[in-house]
Amino acid sequence: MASARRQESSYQGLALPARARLTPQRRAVLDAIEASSGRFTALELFQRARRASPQLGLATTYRTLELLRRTGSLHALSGDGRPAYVRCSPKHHHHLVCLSCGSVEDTELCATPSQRALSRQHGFRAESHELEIYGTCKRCL
Amino acid sequence: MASARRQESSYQGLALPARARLTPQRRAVLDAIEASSGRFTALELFQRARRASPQLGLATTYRTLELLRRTGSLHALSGDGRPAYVRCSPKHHHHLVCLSCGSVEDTELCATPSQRALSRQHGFRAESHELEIYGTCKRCL
DNA sequence: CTTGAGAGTGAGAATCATTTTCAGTAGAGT
DNA sequence: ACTCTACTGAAAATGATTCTCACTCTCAAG
Repeated sequence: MASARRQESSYQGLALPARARLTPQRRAVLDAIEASSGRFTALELFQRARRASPQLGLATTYRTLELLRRTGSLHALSGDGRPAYVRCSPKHHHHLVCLSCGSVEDTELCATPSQRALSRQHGFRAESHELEIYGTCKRCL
Repeated sequence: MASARRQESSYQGLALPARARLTPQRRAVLDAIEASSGRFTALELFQRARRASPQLGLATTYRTLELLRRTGSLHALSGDGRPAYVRCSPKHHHHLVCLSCGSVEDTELCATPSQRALSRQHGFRAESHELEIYGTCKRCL
């Protein structure tokens, strides 16, 4: 069989866009994400990845984060003012943010106002939505 | 009757915290918000407010935005990467963000996964939530 | 092999939004 | 008048992120 058009590549369960190469630097960043739990900042990730790949640059870390964000493997949080990232599944999902420990968990639970109500009350046509639920996680309860 | 403990002061429908003075500079910022529609950045607001109060400083604009945010008269948006503010009512509400013109509208329509489901599936106790709905507004349709 | 195109790179400069610092001002309560 | 304290503008500082640049790497074609 002839090889098909190039697809997304995947490593550590994280997807890179088609045509993007899995270089040693990116591998280091992806490993660092794999080793992280919950939310992390770009700088934390950079410092961690740099242990495995000491010549790694901060710009490359940001470039890699952006690639992952585009494939939906990563979500950028900014609700609380402090920027951070969390790994997430590319499927439709929302976030449970723990106010006590700051951890973020994905949930497939979902609810939105009906299109009917949006249309009638606002003349608005919805295409997508994001929901963040704040509270206390299992571990902190 | 003796005067009660000092309350929130309000101007242009925007509330300042108790103990905060309504100075000419703040009044200029509040007027500028009143004259704005939809979302605006801190810098845009500063420039507009400065027309009425030319000696106004940028720091004061930020300080005023922060006060309003604390009373719930203002909401800081950051979902799309670009920081911006929208005026909003202190009541519980969510946002309809138009992908075409960028306008933001409040809605009282609301829906979330049930506490029962959150608890059963994640052991999570919800306290609050934020919902942003993206789509097309009445004017752009 | 060359070679050429384009993706990828690190370092550091540049940008952008925001916050802090500081020395001085303005008002409300005495 | 006096004294708190909130408030102020200007400028410096900060923090996160993006951009620029000159260079390298990979890979497929000749």
